Amino acid sequence: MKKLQIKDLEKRVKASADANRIRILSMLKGKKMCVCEIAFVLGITQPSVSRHLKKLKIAGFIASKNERLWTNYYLCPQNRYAKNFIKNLQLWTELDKIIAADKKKIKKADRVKLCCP
Amino acid sequence: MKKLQIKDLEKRVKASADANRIRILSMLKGKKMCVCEIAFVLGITQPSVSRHLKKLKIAGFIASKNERLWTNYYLCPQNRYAKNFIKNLQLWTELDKIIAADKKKIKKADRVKLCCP
DNA sequence: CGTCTAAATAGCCACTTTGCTATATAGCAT
DNA sequence: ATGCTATATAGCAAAGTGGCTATTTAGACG
Repeated sequence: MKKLQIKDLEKRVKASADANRIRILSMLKGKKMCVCEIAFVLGITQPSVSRHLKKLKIAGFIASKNERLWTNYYLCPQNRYAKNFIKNLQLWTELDKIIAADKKKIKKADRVKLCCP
Repeated sequence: MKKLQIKDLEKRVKASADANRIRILSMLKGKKMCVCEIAFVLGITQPSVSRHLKKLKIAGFIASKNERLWTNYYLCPQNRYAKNFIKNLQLWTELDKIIAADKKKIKKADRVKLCCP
């Protein structure tokens, strides 16, 4: 078993220290999503989203599962820091307009329409 | 009153996303400290410590008070994120060797000896 | 097998971060 | 006031980050 080092905690905190990744975690609280849906809501490119997701995955916030054509990402906090962060996220962002707008936009995100327009 | 934006949360998380600043917050859980004592424990220069402290202060984790020659810094969490982070810090770092070593080294840090050797 | 598509990776660039040294500032003390 | 000392700031270099475009990979399916 690997020893917990302060560097690991630092990596986890850093993974959560970005507005786009905070938005991703907030979105995934609602439902699992594929890469192109997340890109659509955030308004950034698919490769950028992939990199954000990779960081969140390595830091133990999320996991993924292939389903048909798509890769679904979902919350899967694997350490105490990630669990705590996700648990409190709503409390910390409850008044935020961008987060609120994201939640609305998610409803318009249809992976089939997004990917095969 | 200023509206809470996701950018504010991002700033707060970023302020806590650095190993040296995590060590500073852990140290300040024990007692208030001046800049030169913190620099001694971390093993970095005084200006670097000053900049770390400024970030923590702006993000609402700490405050400072002048006392004689020295400026004492102490925990003063002014938002929910900072309160939560400080509250859980010990839990997240309880097995860390660097944090443990810092606690020992603090006892050897005497501001008078450090500054007027 | 070969094609098609979502996702991952590579490589580039602009910007930020964090260390440092050198210097400025502010407050105590004589 | 003048000097002294702790802290803050300025400015620099190396490293890291996050956006992009172009390309590769991997899995579904005819």
